[in-house]
Order: sequence, then C-alpha cells, then structure tokens
Amino acid sequence: MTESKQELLRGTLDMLVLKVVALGPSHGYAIAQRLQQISKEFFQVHQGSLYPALHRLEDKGWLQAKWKESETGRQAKFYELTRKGRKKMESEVVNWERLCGAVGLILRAEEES
Amino acid sequence: MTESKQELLRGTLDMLVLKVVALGPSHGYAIAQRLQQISKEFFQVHQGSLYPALHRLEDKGWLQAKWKESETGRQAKFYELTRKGRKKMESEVVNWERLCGAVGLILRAEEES
DNA sequence: GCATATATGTCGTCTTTCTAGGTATCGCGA
DNA sequence: TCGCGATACCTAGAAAGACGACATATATGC
Repeated sequence: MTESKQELLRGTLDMLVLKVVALGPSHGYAIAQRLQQISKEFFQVHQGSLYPALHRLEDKGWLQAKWKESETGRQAKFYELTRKGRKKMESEVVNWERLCGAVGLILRAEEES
Repeated sequence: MTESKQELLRGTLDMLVLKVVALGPSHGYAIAQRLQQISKEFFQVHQGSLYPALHRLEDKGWLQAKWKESETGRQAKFYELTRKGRKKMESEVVNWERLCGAVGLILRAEEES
C-alpha cells in the first residue's frame, strides 16, 4: 500500500483555508476536518502546515481570531474572515481559475504542423 | 500597471515541462517559449526555474538530452521523453485532474445546515 | 563595433510544506 | 483509576522548488 494522502500543491492552502472559513467561522482543528470531508478525503491537512498558515493569514490581516467555546465545550481559537480576507479570497479564486485554464491549455495542446 | 507575469504554482512545472516535451523534442529556451505561447502568455517561465527543472527531470530519468543544432543553427540541448517520463507525465496529469476536482469541491462548497 | 535575440547555466534567498515532536483536556472503557 | 483516543493548540528543523540576479557565449543585423 503506497497509500499516503495527497500532498497539497504549494500555494493553494491559503485559498482553501480562506474559503472554508468563509463558510462560517471555525477553529483550526475543524478547518482541517472540513477540508478533508468536503474534498472527499482527498486533502489531508497536516497540523504542521495548517497552524503556521493560520498565523500567516492572521498576520496578513485576512483572518481574525477569537477564543470561544467549541462544539465540544472546550476553548478553541475561532477564525473569521476580515473584509480584506474576503477580497483576498476572491482574487485568489479568480487567479486559481485562470491558472487552471492555462494548465488546461497546456495539457490539451497537440503537436501543431 | 502592476502587470507582472503569473507565478507558477509550485509543483506544476515538472508536469508542464514533461507535457511540452511530449509534443516533440525541444530545447530549454524553446520549451519556455512554448509554455508561454500555449498558455496565451499566462505562464512566464524563468530561466532560474526552468534549467534546474530540466536537470532534475533528466536526473530522475524522465528526460533524455542530446546536443543538436537548433532551428537557428546553433548548438542546443534537445530533450525528449523517456518511457519512464511518459508514464510519469501521465500519472501527474491524472493527479492534477483529481486535485482540480478536489479544489473545485471546496470552492463550490456552501454552508450546510 | 554594438545591441538584441538565442541559448545555457549557477547562486543565494524566500516561502511553504512536511515530519516529528510537544502540551493539555475530555470522555470512555477496561 | 488508568490509559487511550479524540479534540485542540503549538513549534522547530529540514526539504523542496521557484524567483531574481547574475554570468557566459554566439549569431544577426544595424
């Protein structure tokens, strides 16, 4: 079994996290679970990637954090999108789509005369 | 004009190069041009990215190089796909498509009840 | 003689991810 | 009660890959 979970593509994590947080404020642990669930187990986000990413996004002013009680009754750090974060997310999505399109052009290219 | 060319997504360059070489043996300089042209100027591949990538792909046994005369009459290093390289390319493409699908799931996700 | 396009390459830096560890609390079953 | 798995946070170090800047050389045209 060479069955290891999918590595993330460098640079996509920020967009994915912003998008998941846009679905509703959430804490780190839950964000990782959501990403895994929504992607049908394709993405497996490691804590060593996620927490630094959250701090990065907070530093940049795209996320804002508040300690609250989680669903299970413990303290957890809930992140929500700032206005800047929403803009950033939207531009990242647009860029992702353009990038996908460009990759698609390459992949569908055929030998020209 | 904040018009700088698109950064590559880390990890996609290998696939794109393999795919372009699959269109027909080509040398570094021409590979960069082709990538730019086919992607309609979206990708601008830097020399500092491309040449190390070509050496990497050659080391892995996915590309094979021969010095030949280029279209302009000079010596250039022509790369072509090996059998291993073709397999690698195909699996990378499959993986790219699965990854795109997974990202799509995230981007299209909506707040569930 | 010089700029530009062609063509290859290296080096140092930066960013991001992974691996591998650490802390702590809670609920559950043995 | 003891340990374990799940929940929840975190960091440090290493690896990878892309970038910018630089270096080199030849051919063509002005």
